[in-house]
Amino acid sequence: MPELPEVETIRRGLSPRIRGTRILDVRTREARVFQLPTKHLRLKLRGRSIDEVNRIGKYLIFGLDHGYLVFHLGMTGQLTLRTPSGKDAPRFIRHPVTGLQRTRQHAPDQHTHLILQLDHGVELLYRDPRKFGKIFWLRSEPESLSRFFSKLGPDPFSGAYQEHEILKRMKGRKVSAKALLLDQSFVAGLGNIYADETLFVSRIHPLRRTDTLRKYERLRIFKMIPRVLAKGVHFGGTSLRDYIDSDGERGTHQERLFVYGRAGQPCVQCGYPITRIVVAQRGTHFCRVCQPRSKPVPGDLDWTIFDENNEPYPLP
DNA sequence: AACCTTCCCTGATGGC
DNA sequence: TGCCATCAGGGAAGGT
Repeated sequence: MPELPEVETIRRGLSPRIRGTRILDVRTREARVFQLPTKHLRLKLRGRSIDEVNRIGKYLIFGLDHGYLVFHLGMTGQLTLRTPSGKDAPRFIRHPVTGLQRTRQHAPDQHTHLILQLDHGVELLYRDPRKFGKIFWLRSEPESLSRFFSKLGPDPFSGAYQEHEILKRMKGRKVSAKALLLDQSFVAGLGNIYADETLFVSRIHPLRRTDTLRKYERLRIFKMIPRVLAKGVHFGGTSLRDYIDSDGERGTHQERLFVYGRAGQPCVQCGYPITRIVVAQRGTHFCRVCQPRSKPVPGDLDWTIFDENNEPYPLP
């Protein structure tokens, strides 16, 4: 599922290849995917130039010469580039062992809901089998963007991500730490995978109530969120099932996960088997030893989040 | 206001 | 082999 690191990887792949191009033609498929009538969208987009490709949380934002085109990829949304003269992969295949989906561009299929034909001969394809994703169009006025994102918390890589602000946002919350991290109005960009990873490196049990967290624990969450996400970006995102980048390539972060999807496997830190429970209707993975429920683990913990040279992964 | 539950949707998987 | 139930989950909407 595309969370912040996956969307950022897509953004980085798209930006140099579509910035400055013009949209020649627009084709749409399933109307439910769009937040406005497809006929209107086609009229809004045709002839527009793509000036910039930005991201806030899990949202991808194309800044056009008139208006904004905004994508939320939901769970299975994919944005890929295709050169019509190039060679397409025969179909979407998930390799039974490696999980490899494809390594080449693909032709549009029944799940491809938007095709933008760009003026340099490249097509941008939006594909979403489960249709949990959404595509929005916003007017050019700056306040249309701020209104659209008004309920969203700060992006961990933006200037709005400040210690004082984040710690304040935790005050008075009675939800579990896991539910807090999944709440996009608290911080934008974490999903189920990176929430579990953040709690692991912060040494906090997912069921701990936010209002029982010590100051040093809240501070650890604040510091670990950007690091966990930076690690995901560094490895091109996590490809467990459907996620692919703009070139159709899988990320490699799934090979480096500490807890997510590792139920029964040994903890990378202590060797005790990872536990899976359900919290806030989400599969939740943690280590009973490293993330104890009743006894907070004190200290400023920096372990396990460094690369092979013992350096933190660079922030975008 | 804060929190919780339900729903949307398709493909993969496992039991029989 | 086919059929059916179950599971995965981001976020909106509705309920408490």
